[in-house]
Amino acid sequence: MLIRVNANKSRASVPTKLTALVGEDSLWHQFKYKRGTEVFGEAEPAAYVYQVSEGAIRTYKLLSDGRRQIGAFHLPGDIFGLENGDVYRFTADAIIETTVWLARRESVFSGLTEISAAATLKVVNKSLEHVENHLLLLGRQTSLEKTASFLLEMDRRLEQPAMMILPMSRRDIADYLGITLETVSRAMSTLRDEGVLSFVGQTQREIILLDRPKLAQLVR
Amino acid sequence: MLIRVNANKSRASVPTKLTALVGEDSLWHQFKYKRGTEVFGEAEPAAYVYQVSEGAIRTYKLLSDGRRQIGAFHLPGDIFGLENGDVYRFTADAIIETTVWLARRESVFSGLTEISAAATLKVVNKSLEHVENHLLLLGRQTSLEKTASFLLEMDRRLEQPAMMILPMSRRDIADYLGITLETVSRAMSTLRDEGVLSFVGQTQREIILLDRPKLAQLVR
DNA sequence: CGACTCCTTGACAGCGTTCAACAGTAGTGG
DNA sequence: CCACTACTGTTGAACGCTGTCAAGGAGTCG
Repeated sequence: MLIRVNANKSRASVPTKLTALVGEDSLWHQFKYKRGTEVFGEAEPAAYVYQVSEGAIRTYKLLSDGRRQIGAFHLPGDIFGLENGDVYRFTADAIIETTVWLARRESVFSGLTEISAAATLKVVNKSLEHVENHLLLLGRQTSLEKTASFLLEMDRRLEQPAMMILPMSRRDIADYLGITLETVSRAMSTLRDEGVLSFVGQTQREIILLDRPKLAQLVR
Repeated sequence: MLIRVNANKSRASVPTKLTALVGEDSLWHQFKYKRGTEVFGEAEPAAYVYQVSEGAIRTYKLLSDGRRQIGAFHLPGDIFGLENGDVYRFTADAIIETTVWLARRESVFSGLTEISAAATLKVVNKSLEHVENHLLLLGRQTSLEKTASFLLEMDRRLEQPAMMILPMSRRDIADYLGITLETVSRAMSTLRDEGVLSFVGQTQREIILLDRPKLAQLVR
């Protein structure tokens, strides 16, 4: 029996979408970030546009007292840091060791051809759609619904692997869902007790979804 | 003494931004919606792009059990319904009697020149920035902070009038902030008791901000 | 004038937070 | 490779912010 574990590895060889944005002949580089290191900070000049090759990135905003809201997780293939303004509106850092491609931002916005404009709009629009859905989740869903939504999102984006390996901690998930890490933990335990999912080994980050329909039902 | 009450009336004569998007010579029309009527529904084909002339629009998503999350309020001068996909992702309806300009969506996306692409990106980017900030509010702020943020946003967008006239109900505000109308009401009363604001007359929708610095302090 | 909507306020319940203890894991350095 | 330490995650107990339910007043509109 074939078991697919966190697909998307194949995308790692070519920066597909980034190339569409900046043009085939533009300069782009690779860079590797250690776990926990910052890629760029909120309000810094937006010099580069990034695409994840391997690993995972979180983008977030902070309140002055340290409260954090994660806006998105970026997985292999995802573009992030594409700002129309001249500064980044989020801080971005590596959740685990992460490799990215990067291209200078000017190479996107300087020569806005009809084609690249459409490509840029498409990328911006996708993040707009994601964040709009996230509004409904943050404002109007319970902690169990939020956790179920999160699992379904990860499941979908990892292309429904037999086993899901989460790169982020319970605290990251909590700050993404607007709840505390304890509440995430309790929701996960509830879902496990109800037979919706099971943990592999003792790590608690390797998850098998046993009942996707039931999970989907929790969301609506 | 001059008292400016909800400025922006001047913008009502020309659809400034819309014209930049669709071109000077494009066809656009005016339309008037009665209080509470729907402009377009979520998942409907995105046929038109709108700009508010007079009144106020709310855009929102619904859960199957009726829970509602308002994504934005659109005031005179604001563009809404500009979707890159082919369907609307929100429902939009008129909070009060509202006049809008509208232009066919194709007139924006069919002839994507370098100039109109930049204009479109600018509009999309503005709504992206707004919704990103709203994530932090919904996920990580208390009800008092949310209410203070709301008041400051309205104050800013109405250009800091001496007296602020809110077009939306407590329920609308609640669904915008991800809390209940009772909690909004209590927060407003608290702010009144603390001398941050006062109500004019008995209507509770006409508000004078007495202490903007204190209000701003509550948010950070 | 009557019915309806909107808003405030009070009482109480409950979901999620806070604080704490503990176990298991992973990272670090000898 | 092992020991040490920090990190991560779970679970319990108590608290408190916000939601729920209810009552009542004021404004609005036909």
